[in-house]
Amino acid sequence: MTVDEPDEMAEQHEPDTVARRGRWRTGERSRRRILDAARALFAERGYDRATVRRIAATAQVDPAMVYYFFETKSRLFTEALALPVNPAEEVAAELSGGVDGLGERIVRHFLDVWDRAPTVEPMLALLRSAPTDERSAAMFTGYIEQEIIARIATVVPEPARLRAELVGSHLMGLLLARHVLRIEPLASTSPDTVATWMGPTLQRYLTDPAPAPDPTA
Amino acid sequence: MTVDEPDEMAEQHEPDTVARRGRWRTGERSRRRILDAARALFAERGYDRATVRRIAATAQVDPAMVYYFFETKSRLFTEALALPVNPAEEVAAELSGGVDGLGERIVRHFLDVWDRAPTVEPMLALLRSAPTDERSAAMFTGYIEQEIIARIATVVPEPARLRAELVGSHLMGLLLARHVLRIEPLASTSPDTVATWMGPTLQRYLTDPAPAPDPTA
DNA sequence: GTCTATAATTAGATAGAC
DNA sequence: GTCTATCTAATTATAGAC
Repeated sequence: MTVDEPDEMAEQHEPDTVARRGRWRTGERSRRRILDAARALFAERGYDRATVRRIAATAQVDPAMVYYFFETKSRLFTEALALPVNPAEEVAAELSGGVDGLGERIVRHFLDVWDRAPTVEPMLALLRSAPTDERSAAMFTGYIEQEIIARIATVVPEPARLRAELVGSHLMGLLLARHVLRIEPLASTSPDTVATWMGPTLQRYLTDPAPAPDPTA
Repeated sequence: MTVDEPDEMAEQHEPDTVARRGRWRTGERSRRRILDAARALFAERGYDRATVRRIAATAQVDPAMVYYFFETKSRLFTEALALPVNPAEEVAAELSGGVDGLGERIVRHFLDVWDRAPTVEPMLALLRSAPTDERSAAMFTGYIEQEIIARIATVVPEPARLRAELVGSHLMGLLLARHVLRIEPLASTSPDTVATWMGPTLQRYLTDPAPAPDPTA
């Protein structure tokens, strides 16, 4: 009963009597189980503390299998982090709606994405690993910078990148507070409510005139 | 020349000729060096990746000394995290100035504190360790919640805690972007400029009327 | 107090049988 | 494809000499 129990996310297949062609090549199932386990554990413990051994145990496969399929922990990390949705494309879609109301659309989009576990986990893994792992930091900042910040910066006034990064920093803080530290009541506040609070703020960062240098200083 | 070079943060003392009473008990110096090194390395690499060996090397003492003084890595962590300033008191001081302009005062305060290395390091250590270390998470959220959020919540309108946490989440995001991920240009933008951008946002969270439930939804 | 030596544990990775 | 066995390296931690 090690690997023969039905995989809960497999669609209906023939009973496992004969190994007819068309059934999964046997390795496929283990490979997927490993990826699922890796995603969960990287998200839960960060890159360093998510050990290959534990990932293998969670996936109910032998540790050696992990290396057989992915060669190295680092590559497993990379593959596991292949996001199930492409934030860049989705952000691009939001941007195509114009800058009017863009702030609120962006908050709503991320709140929605984060509420689907399979999409928030890779982000959490990156966020948790970035501070202590060079690869993760590069991966995280590189991705956020190039695919998200840079795109937003193309549709807002100067200082465009600063505006986009103020938005980004607030969103990262929100992710941290809601999904990592789970600070209440913020963590349990409905996406709608959060969006109505934060939307105008982000909008202000995106489109309001740059503030004059502080006259009181 | 292992431990006899002058400690750069010691005040002027007598030349180290005789061991007169009144000089440091010899262990004090090593103990302090270890704590300084621990603070720096926990902040730089997080709890897991800051190894006792490396802390000892940085402190120019033998690894065994660390265990002699602190018994366990965990206790060293706890002691090292004793914050050099008390954020709670300082936030209280800001709050005593009334809610008018409070948003900008708070940003300026934190930007100022974070620019002094000895005060930002423990915060970074907590921030980096929190996601993967139960102790750190409890330490971090517990402190932030009780000492900062709760105090702010006492002087703003309902929903007071939500308002305070929106402010807090943005500040955490700023800390992450500026000091951990070092996203440019935000990381290099002057505190003045950041304060003029963020101040009105935080002020809005603190004192503006609660937004109506989104009518477009 | 400080250090050497080392035990005990754990992690990433590989070789080779089946 | 899958597993057993094992290697190497790093790390926490301890015992005991000086």
